[in-house]
Amino acid sequence: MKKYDHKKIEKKWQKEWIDKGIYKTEDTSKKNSFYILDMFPYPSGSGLHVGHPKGYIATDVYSRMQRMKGFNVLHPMGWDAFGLPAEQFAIKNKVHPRIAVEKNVARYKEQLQMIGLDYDWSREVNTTDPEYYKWTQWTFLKMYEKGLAFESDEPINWCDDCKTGLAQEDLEDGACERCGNPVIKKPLRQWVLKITDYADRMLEDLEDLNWPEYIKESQRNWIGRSEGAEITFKIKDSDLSLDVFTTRPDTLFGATYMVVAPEHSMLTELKSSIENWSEIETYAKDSVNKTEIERTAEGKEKSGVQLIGIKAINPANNEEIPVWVADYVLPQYGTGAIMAVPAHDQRDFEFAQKYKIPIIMVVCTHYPAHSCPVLEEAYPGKGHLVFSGKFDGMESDKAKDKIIKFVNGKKKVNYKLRDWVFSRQRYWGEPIPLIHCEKCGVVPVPEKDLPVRLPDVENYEPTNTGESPLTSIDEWVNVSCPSCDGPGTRETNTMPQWAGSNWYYLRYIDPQNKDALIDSKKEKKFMPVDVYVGGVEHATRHLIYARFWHKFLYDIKVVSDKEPFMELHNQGLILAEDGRKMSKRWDNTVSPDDMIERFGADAFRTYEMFMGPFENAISWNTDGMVGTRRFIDKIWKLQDKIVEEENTSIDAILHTTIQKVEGDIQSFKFNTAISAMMILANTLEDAVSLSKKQFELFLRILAPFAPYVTEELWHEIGNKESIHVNEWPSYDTKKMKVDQVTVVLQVNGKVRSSIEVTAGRKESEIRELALSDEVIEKWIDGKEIKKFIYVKDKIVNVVV
RNA sequence: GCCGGAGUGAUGAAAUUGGUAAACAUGCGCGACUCAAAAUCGCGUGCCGCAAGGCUUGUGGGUUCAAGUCCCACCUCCGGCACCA
Repeated sequence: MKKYDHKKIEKKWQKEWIDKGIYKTEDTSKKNSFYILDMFPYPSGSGLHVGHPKGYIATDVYSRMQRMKGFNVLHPMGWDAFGLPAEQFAIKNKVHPRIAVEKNVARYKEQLQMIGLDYDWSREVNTTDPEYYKWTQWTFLKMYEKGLAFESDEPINWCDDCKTGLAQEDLEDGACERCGNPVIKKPLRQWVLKITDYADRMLEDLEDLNWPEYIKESQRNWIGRSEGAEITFKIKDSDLSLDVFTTRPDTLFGATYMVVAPEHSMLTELKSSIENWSEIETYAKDSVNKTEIERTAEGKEKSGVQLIGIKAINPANNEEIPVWVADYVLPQYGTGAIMAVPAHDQRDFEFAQKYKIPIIMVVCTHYPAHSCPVLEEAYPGKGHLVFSGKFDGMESDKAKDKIIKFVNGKKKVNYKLRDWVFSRQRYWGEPIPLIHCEKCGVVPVPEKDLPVRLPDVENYEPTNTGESPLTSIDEWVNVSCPSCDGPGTRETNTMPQWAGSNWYYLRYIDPQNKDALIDSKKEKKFMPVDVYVGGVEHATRHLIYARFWHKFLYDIKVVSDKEPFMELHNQGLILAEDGRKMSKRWDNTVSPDDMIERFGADAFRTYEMFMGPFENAISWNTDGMVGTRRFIDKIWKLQDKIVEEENTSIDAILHTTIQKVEGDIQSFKFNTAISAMMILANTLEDAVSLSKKQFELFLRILAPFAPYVTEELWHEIGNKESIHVNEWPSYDTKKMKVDQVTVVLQVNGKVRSSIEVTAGRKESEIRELALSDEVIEKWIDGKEIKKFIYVKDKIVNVVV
């Protein structure tokens, strides 16, 4: 037996696999295709730590099994290299982002190859490649054509550190998700995508996806659909009126005041009629200048100012009610104004208590109500209407539609989801392919002129002027208008980090296509993605955006499925040994290079899959690598046990393990698949011998996890072709049958003894054996047997 | 507050339809080999107890011959949403 030298073996097979192209995906294969995808990384400067490849190893194991099962497997990899992380790295290290990306990509690729991942590198994509982002720009133009991309001057979230506008999805608790800086509202010209047009479809189609429930639930929360009505209140002595959105039109009779957001246009429109204008103006300005965090701080007491001289008319009962401005009403949701029903909404209740506004209960749990109770808090539930004119006594749910009709309101659905702010005032992103012309307005760059290339610049640092650094490159900015040939200027905002990742999974299928985003025959062959694996942090970011983008491509008939990703798995984080997140900052990162050098890639891969359930966050433990390395060594030594004749005594466990490993891989239970193979290895170690055929069965189910050592052994015992293109073994249920079983004997539910019997014995025989067992005899001695329970080949319970 | 998920040895964890709780692995202890160490191999390792035996899956109750698994109540932790009208 040769010595197991992992370094030598790994080097040899890496080269051989590439030379022979065994992982190449065929465009024209007659086999069924299987598409398994990793969320592609942005190549950071620090390289991979051991946490990064966990998901990649999982898809690798899965894809290798599928290939052996005869599928034409597509398992690609690429780089999401535009965006702030890459740009900030570049600024910090004083290199051009393009150079930094090139360098980092090379490093990442090298590390991934060491691990032995079976990517088809001929399909590699990079979002910063002009041939790639040409089609990102193309899709944007299609959206623009359909009216889904529009220009807006609404105040948006602005990060003063990153010096760019942000989308709702880029925030975390009111702060910039990247740098943690609290965001402020800033009026800014920007490009916005109408993702809200797709809200309902994104909600509905979630049903058909085989995704973890918590991800679907996150998306439902994020989209935040709520059904209600829009109701108009007239302003007394004025032509103006105030529209509000409410989910509780049944409580309309209890609306005792109204509130508008500080940003509401009504304020300036009523300026001359408001007696305390200066006070109102000060309040509104103060709130607008607050950060999102200050404004929504938890437990903050509500504040507001009444618009003196202004009254609104409640359309239900024609009562005059006051109008207030208060920052607890959000400008961007509904109409930016509410009818306040303090008896049935806790926020309104608190506000009304503070400012001594009447609280009228209009929904009661008991009807008829003899008196209106003094409320301690708002009652948000259902009941029967009271103090509601002709609707008295009606069930609140049933009253909703009737009251909407009564006041000429209209049913309306609102979403928490905001339209997608799609422009960034930064350099390192896809240029938005539009031209501004004095005469023609906004003119799309003609398709034949795509891509609009990102120009090289001297200084790519952000400007903080609300414009991108591209603005200062005159020779790039100034162009002639494609429509009138007059003077025009390019749009200088760039696309957000997420733009390129919206559709990269399509490009892998047809990476070299110069004439179309994707060839539709190839699209139909591979899409949708069968299994998608990535981090949970993308639940309401990438996974929302990509579904939206895909649905748009479906609408314009570029793709043929409504959804891009059928099955989704999230890998749990690998934490550092100290329990914290692995980070350069804490100096607690572990490099896969070191682990592979010391223990070998096979032991490394096996350990990452063995650590625990795939979706769990687990601390790294280098000691644990010893265990999987011992396992690999054990496998290596088994080659010495090979003899001519079959050892039928190991057939049962061998075939049971084949079945288990296959099922476990399919359900992403890699840890138990490995433990089953460890049990098999331990058994074979103790067995007297095994045949070459039997050893090959084992090698083939282990091959997806440990591709190097299995390949080496496969050849060592005389095979010529790669094990990785060999057939996945099928298990033989006949051979899985065992003839000796252990039947556990319980008395009153407590285990007292056990007997070894041949499988499939009759209950009467077992009863006789059990009751004559020495230990059992002692426990039932002299007692009456009330019940005798026998579960076949498993357990006996004697109740006395 | 609403919604989703989870609580099992020293540690990561396992437990098809309710049927031997702790498989597998690490760690630890003892032993073999060795001048010694590493590596390797063997034995042991939930808790209490000398033993017989008893106890044990967050807590309390229930159903059942039998509960980590089913039902009810509660506690704790993780995640999502959140002045969203």
